[in-house]
Amino acid sequence: MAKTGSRVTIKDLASMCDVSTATVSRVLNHIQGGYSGETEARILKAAEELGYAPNLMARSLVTKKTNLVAVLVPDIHYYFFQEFFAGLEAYLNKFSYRLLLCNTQEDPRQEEQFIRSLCNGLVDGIIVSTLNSREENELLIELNEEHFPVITLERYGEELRDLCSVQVGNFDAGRMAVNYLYSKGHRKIAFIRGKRDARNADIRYEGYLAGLEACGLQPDESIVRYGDYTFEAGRQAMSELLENGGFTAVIGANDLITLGACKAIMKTGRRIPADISVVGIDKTILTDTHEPTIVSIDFCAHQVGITVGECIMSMINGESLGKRIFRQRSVLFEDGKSVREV
Amino acid sequence: MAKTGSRVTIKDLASMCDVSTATVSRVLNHIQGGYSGETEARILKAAEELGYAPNLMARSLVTKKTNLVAVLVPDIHYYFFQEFFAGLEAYLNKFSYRLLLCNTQEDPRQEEQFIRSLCNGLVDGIIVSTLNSREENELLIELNEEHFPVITLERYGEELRDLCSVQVGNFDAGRMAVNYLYSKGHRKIAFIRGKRDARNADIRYEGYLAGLEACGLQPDESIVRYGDYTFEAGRQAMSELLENGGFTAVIGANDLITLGACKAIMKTGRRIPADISVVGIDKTILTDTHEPTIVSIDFCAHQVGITVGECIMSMINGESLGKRIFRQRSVLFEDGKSVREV
DNA sequence: CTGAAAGCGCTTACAG
DNA sequence: CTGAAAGCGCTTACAG
Repeated sequence: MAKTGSRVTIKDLASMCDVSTATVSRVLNHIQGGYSGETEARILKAAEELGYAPNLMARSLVTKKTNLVAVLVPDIHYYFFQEFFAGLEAYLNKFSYRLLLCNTQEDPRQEEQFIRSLCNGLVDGIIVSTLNSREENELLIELNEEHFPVITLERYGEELRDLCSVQVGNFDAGRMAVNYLYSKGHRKIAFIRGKRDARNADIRYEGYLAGLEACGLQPDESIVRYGDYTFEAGRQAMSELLENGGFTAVIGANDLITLGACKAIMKTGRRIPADISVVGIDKTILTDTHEPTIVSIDFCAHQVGITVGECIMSMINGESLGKRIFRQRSVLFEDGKSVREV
Repeated sequence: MAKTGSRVTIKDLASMCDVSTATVSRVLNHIQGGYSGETEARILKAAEELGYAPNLMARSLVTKKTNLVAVLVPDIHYYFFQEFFAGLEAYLNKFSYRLLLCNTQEDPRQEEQFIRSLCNGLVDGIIVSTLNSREENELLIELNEEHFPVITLERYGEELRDLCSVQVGNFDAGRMAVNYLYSKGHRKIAFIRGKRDARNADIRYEGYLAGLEACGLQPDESIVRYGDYTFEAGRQAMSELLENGGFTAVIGANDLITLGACKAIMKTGRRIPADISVVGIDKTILTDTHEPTIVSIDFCAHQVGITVGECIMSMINGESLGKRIFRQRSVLFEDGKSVREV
């Protein structure tokens, strides 16, 4: 029965097998041509019996690799980050990499503290996602210049131009939502925007405006509100919109907002979609489980996680792929099925 | 401007300041009485200027502490684990501990692999939560015997009796749900159970049975179904229950099941709670945002995270607190407000 | 195919 | 108050 614990070291194995620690190391690391078959078998057997497992810290100290990657997110409660994390983790585990998950709580200072405490030999790379608020990027730029593997997710600062960035289809989502509703006959489409400070919220709104223009519709500020990416703000915004009316459909900048909007709509006795049509952005399980089901646009967070995984592994393996932007396409979902090209 | 990167070492600082590395180390670690004020100032200034940051791997190698804790969960999609994780992380961060999050995907073999790869000097402690399916505990027991800090969450194997365990109020939840519905006048209360292999699902059901008995109600197997902890299974189970009727209220073993049940109910045109009352267990944002709002019983996951954090830190600091079971109380929530004693 | 030796970047008795 | 030295558990040229 193999034991765990780090008691038994390479030295024990060496003296037990009457070889040097160098030979043990070679065998354990499968350095080809580094030992005879007989020695190998003997050492492997001893390792098995003693339940030897290498001390990862000691190894890291010389190899300069820890097989650890940190990922900084503003808040794991966002469904997007859960999906993203799952995709990323599955990918990295294939290469024996483990993930450190850090909650920045949308606070630039916490973010900086995390980064400083992690990038001193603890992790091989770092993935820094949006803060959904004012972001400070100097530290990231510095790290990148020092060729420390860093990838940004959903960060849009112009000063980040030399970093490897992964983004979702915010603009497309706004545009697609309008197109979809237009195709259903709607001509007055309200919009509840996301967080005021979040750049990705602005881009979704820009996509909405572009969608209106493409459909030949006039933008109308009286049917646009802010929603803070929360359920409560979405509900509040919708209540205000309903007071004045003047629209037949509404788009929420994320699913929480959208759900809040639905609640406000249904509270007044109106029906979805008979009285008001609703489309969400950043699809979560929430709109699927809702009664009635709500149409929402998927950012494909799981795939984004895989893409980010590929990028960080490439950088860790020494391939410089700076200056590149990877943007995932958005997909509209209706009743659990993806809808092509709207 | 402080640099990051691990280029500059304690050696650089030492030669720059004309002192030994030992002195630098003492200053940086604030070993009291280990240096003069003048030396301290000089070294601190140099460290600041060069942007020195200690190599954590090297430090760990000698201190035998990595300031890392791993937490293994079956699936981060469960809202409970998000809340739990947030509470745990916030607590551990206070002590400069970071968290490694590992998804076992409910697979005992993945779990074992994770544990083996983490407990060889990489992490100072490990938190292993339920698999929601058949669990293998030998490895955990071994670790515990070797005095490696390990805490189980929601694991119920009798063989775990010597480990420190944290549990939620599964039994209470089932009982409270019945009591609440009974107090609202219901006498025929259906129940949709959780995963077949999950022990915590069985306990919730046992609580339900105990609740019935305490209220003087007869258990009736014809209004009990399994729901697998998923939305779809909950919907399916509810559809079946509705065909035969014979109840005026239903309890879902978790919120996803409960939401599925609501969907099935509303699909048939019945109203909640006018026609059928619904209570969920393991409260999530889902029942809050639902229209109508659903009553659900909160396991206080955030507090569980803090409790687990306290336990693991104690163990890491050498306090043995094996054999102890910490059980968090459940709280019933109605319209966003907690309800005392039902 | 194998070993002696140096070294990764720290900390920690020990001696002064 | 300070330094020389050993050591944490590994890996990696280098030499044979």
